[in-house]
Amino acid sequence: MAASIEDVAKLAGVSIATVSRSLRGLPDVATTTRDRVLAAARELNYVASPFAARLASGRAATVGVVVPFVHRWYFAEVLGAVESVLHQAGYDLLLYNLGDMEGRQRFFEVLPVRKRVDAIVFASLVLTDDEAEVLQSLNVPIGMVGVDRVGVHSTRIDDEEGTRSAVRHLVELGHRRIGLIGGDTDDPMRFTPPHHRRVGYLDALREAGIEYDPGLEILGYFTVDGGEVATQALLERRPRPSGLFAESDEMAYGAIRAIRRAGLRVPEDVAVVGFDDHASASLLDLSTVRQPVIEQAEDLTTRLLTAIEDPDLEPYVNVLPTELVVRGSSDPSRSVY
Amino acid sequence: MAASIEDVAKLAGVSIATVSRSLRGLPDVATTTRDRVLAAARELNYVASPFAARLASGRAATVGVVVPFVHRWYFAEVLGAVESVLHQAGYDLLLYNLGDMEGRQRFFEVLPVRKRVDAIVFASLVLTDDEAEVLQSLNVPIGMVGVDRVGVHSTRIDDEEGTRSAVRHLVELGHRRIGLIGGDTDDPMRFTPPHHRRVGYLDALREAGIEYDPGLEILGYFTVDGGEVATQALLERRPRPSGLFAESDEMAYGAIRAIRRAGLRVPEDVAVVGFDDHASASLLDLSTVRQPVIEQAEDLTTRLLTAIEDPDLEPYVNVLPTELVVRGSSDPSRSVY
DNA sequence: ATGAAAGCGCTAACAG
DNA sequence: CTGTTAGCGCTTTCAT
Repeated sequence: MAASIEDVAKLAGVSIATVSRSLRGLPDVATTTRDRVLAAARELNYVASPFAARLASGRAATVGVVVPFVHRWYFAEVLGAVESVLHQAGYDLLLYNLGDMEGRQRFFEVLPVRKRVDAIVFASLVLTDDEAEVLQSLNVPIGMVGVDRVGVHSTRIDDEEGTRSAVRHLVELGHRRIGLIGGDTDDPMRFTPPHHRRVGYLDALREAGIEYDPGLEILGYFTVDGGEVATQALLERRPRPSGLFAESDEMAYGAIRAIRRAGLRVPEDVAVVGFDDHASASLLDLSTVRQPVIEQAEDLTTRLLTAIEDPDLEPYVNVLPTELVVRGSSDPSRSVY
Repeated sequence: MAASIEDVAKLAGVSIATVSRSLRGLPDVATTTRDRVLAAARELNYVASPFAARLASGRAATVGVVVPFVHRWYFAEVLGAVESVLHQAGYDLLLYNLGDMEGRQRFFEVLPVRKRVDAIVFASLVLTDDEAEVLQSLNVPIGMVGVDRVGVHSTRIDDEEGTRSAVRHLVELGHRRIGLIGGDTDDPMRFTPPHHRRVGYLDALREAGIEYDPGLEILGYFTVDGGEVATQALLERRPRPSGLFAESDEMAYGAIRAIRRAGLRVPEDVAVVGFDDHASASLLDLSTVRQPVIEQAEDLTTRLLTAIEDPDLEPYVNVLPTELVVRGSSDPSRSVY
């Protein structure tokens, strides 16, 4: 059986209270006593039982992390960054992968985080009012990366500005017929990037004095296949768009495939720009808007940890910058193939 | 403050023991009593404090999941599948992302899972004897997906056979000069697929009566760039290889890029086959060997959970089948572009 | 600076 | 079938 605090106390010749104090680095312990305790603990290979400690202290020393899909690039990146910050700070990380709407519903019904976390991080999830209300009842600080909401801590990017930079880039390359391949603005998971990125697109067109043509805008699934299907339709338009902005890199991949399958070239016939700087964007030589995913996650998590210590810390939004990355899918002079 | 078991007991007019029994579905509770308790619990929105329950019962109801890198496709898939099985079974999931050698070392030194998990899942990590020994001292069942080791539960694929099917495919297409783009067989994280896949490659050549040419084998990093660099070197060989087997899809992506950058065509000049059926393999029209990642993870996790209940369950290895997926990178007749 | 003792909120005998 | 009670292994006053 593993050693308990009593074993350590006996071996060190002190009370369990002193052991507790010594091991946690609390003041009011004589240095020599502390050393003796530490030695005893090491000898017995002792660690405090987290459950006992949490029961007694009321601190869970644990943060719940909720993602829609672990296997998607963005969320996996967020998860990695959050994990790193949490463990470095001595917190445990309980993972919740919603998976689908059913899983999401179950999460908010069952509320498996109850009585077991000091805070919760949501990765790019827009909560309904009902969901938010349920969470408030937990009385722990809530953090969101990628989106914001009043009353919760959040770190995100400026999707509108990022999109404007992408569309401006196409304009500068001389394009006037610029299509938008967008995500469903009212999908069940309620991702907001589609909404903001669409606004940025419209904005940039206006800025360039280009009239908005509804025929050049197609909404669909935020996936490779979704991008491909949307693009097939867009390529039917006359005059054909010469530039395409896709709201995600994955949709942009689908767009490229559709363009090539139509016997056209990227970027000579149709230039494509995506969003995210997904890991494989450079692979596919895709121009895109890079967003600092890891920095967002780290920033939010760090702030959330301080909010645990100081519940009075007012929630606020931190906005991090994006960066346009020009590659061969938009700029012929950069094409690598 | 959240309700405690005592609040429920009072409201239901029973003892806390009866509340505990009712809520956990234990026998020996009158149906009417149970109903009354359940009603009271619901009314108070009560859930048992996991820490108190764990301290009292000795069961952590938690499984630790250790991955080298959450953000890599394979591990993210594993994580998602493990999460699903665990939560369905009422277990919590504590995530540990090693990140690098330093993180790995810290994990085995600190052993943050001590006293907090009932079992541990390792995703495709080959333990050193020292690491394994340390883990044994935890006295909890250990499971590994993707690799096996005596004394632990595991589910994996047959990397050798998978590779043989890939190389056989190239042989059937008429290729005789088949290169191998492999992973470092002694990298610090000690992944074993490189070793097994290399054996399968040599095996398939022998089987086809093709003499092994060391000049057609290059080992490097298990990444896109690693595959690209390796392939550049391979393309210098004369006569040039006409077929390439890459030990991972990512390396295969790099290979394709190198081939195209050299002004050659895939598959007409050089055919390429990868391994994994990574999410973007179909995107890049890459022929590959599909391995059932999710099934491996689910199978292992399920078994591990039964091992928690029944510590006498003998560990064994379960091997799941792979499947060759032929696409345009090897078979010109299937090319989609 | 240290120790005694009262919980923290449950589970698990044991009794009845 | 139900209640009593003794822990589980800590943290945290409160004394000294």
